[in-house]
Amino acid sequence: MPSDALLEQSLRDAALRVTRPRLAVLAAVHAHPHAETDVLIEAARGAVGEVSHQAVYDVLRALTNAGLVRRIQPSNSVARYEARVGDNHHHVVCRGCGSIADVDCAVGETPCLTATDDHGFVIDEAEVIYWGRCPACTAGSPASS
Amino acid sequence: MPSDALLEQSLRDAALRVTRPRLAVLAAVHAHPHAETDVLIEAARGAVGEVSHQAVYDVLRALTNAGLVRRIQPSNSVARYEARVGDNHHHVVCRGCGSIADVDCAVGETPCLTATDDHGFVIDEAEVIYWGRCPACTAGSPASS
DNA sequence: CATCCTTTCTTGACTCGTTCAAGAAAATGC
DNA sequence: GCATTTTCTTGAACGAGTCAAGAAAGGATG
Repeated sequence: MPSDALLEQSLRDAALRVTRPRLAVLAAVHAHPHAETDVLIEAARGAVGEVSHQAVYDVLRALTNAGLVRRIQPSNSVARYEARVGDNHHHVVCRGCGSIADVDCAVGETPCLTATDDHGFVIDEAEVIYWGRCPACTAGSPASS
Repeated sequence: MPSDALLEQSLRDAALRVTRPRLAVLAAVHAHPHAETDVLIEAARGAVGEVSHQAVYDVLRALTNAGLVRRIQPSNSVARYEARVGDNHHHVVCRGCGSIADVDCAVGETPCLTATDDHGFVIDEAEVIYWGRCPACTAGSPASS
């Protein structure tokens, strides 16, 4: 996980003002890959004291727009965020407990897949979600994390 | 679009009781591919008179569990449903207006893609969403459907 | 370092898709 | 038909996320 100074620099590079909530949220996303918003809120509060949930939502949107974090939202899940950006990797999602793991892109570019018929759409990304069951859920506990 | 008799038969084949709300919702999903729930509610009401929104939610869940319809939910969108099932095709989603079009699977099987490292997950499906802009939004109108 | 302007954060209310719960109604099996 | 089970109606509720207005903080400038 990057140092505070590096996180601060990445904010400046993205032309975003450096604030304690932003550093805390960005660090939280680095520390908790694929975490839901409320986890990030708690993590940010643990780092800087009180932070409003609204501030975290705003920060996450700003970071997402700036490309510093990526928002993912599998069906039947709330929004999740990750700090691994720029390599267009994909995800495996467990149907049992909702846990997520990273999967490297099969090709390595964006888009890494080509649609057979694009219907005139200008495609800039191919997002792949592999659905299945994680080792724990396969072993028999259907709802643990 | 299948006849009423065929829709009824598909319900029976799935061991689901045949009711007017179910026939109406199933027909609505066939008639409105990728429609949101409220569109399906209106369509169902147009077909059979008053139907509670709760009944539609229940029916959609039952149909989804039975495999008669497929639920899709791209990020930043509410749930959508389609009746084309069993061929594991994929979707192009417009970042501008949210419109969705079908894309045939690149390989034709489920899963049609193989993860490079599955982290021990037992994968049964690979869902692909191509993100881009539809012809209308590319042409300049950024928020029309 | 002081000031000003802009962006960001706090507070609190609110929206809306979806779900929960209990009783009424309808579908199937006998 | 009748009983049993499932499904539908009604109405309330939940919760992730958004909206809005004012207070606070960042950072450019002199």
